[in-house]
Amino acid sequence: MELLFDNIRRYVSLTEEDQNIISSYWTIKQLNRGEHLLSAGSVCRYDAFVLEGSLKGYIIDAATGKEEIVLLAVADWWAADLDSFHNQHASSLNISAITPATVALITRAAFNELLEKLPKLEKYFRLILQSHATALLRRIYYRNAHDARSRYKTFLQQYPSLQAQIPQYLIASYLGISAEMLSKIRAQKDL
Amino acid sequence: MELLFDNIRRYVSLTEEDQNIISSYWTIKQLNRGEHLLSAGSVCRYDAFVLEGSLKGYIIDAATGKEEIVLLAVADWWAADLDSFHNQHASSLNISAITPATVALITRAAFNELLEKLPKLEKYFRLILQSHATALLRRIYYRNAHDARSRYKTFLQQYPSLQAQIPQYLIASYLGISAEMLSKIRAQKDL
DNA sequence: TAAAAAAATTGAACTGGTTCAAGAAATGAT
DNA sequence: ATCATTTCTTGAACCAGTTCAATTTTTTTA
Repeated sequence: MELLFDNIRRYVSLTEEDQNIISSYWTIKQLNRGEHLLSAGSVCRYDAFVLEGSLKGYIIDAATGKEEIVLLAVADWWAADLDSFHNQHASSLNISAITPATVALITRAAFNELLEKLPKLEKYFRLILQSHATALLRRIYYRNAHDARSRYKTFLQQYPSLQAQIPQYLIASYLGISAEMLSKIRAQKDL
Repeated sequence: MELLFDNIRRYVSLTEEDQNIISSYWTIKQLNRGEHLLSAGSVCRYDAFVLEGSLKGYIIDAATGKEEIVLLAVADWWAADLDSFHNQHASSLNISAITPATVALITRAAFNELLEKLPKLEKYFRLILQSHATALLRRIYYRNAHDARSRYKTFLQQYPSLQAQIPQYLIASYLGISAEMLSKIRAQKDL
């Protein structure tokens, strides 16, 4: 849980007392490799903060059956279908563990209660959503304006640690590249 | 300003008094066609809420000089580089008026003051950022998983009103399609 | 309302990236 | 340790969408 406190403290200050309150609203869960946190068709019951390991969020294409990676999450990142979580309707997203993982989970009811008890967390969640939205807009820009090789290079620079934690073919899908193409890009010497 | 109040009231309740406070923090501005609200290289001074007309947010590619549309905004939408606005560093984004437009502007200093005065707005901004992030993630998914024709069809369904307000070649860029391709897609009878 | 500018169309040549297929390498489970 | 599964690689054929170029249509401005 220290990881979560540190994350929050980057945006708002926390007293010892605050930390105890926060702790009480969360559950720690271990996920096996491949285990699902969210399955398409069901409501997203938890907002998850990753403590260890890596998760993927993906959508199965109705026509082709292919999985499209829309999000990747490692330690210190959030993973959830926010829309489904907050509005309690069926999600079209799957979230599962790529490697064995440890996550801190909070339900929507607990989330709302926690925000009432500690209103300063409104600001924290507003600020992380803001940087999240900024990151998503940058992803869109790179997807539209740059070729596959350049997108991969930028990805490596921006998230150097992910390369070791996430299989290549998932990174390819996340970047909107075929697994074969990414392999060929990596084979180029002048990367 | 009624448009902004209505927008806020979709998420939190507002008293007459609240509305007066809010009003005092905003400035109304008219933009001519083509006029810039933000230019790449400068800090984003305002968070803008569009009252009338339409705006585009774009990045000029350093190599090719081509403009890539990353956001479109019409009445009832927000337009800003949030990262630059809140962290006060140079933006790489341009925002300008596609048509003559009316916008409500707030500076960062005023924004922070307003939130201190009316903490309930923390929740409002958290919630709109949340739906914004959801919309951005959906854009990424469609961009990666669907061909140009299908992306355009989905765009028309999701934002039927934009077709009349935004030139086709800007919609094309927004969707990651060349202007020529979109024209050919539209020429297909069975759209 | 005429001239100028902006936006949309169409066709032809081209290309970045996909798909398919088959094998090699790495990793996980028992 | 060994077998099974997952991940990565490589090549060949193909194609969705781009680029370039020229023209028409629509919109804006004076």
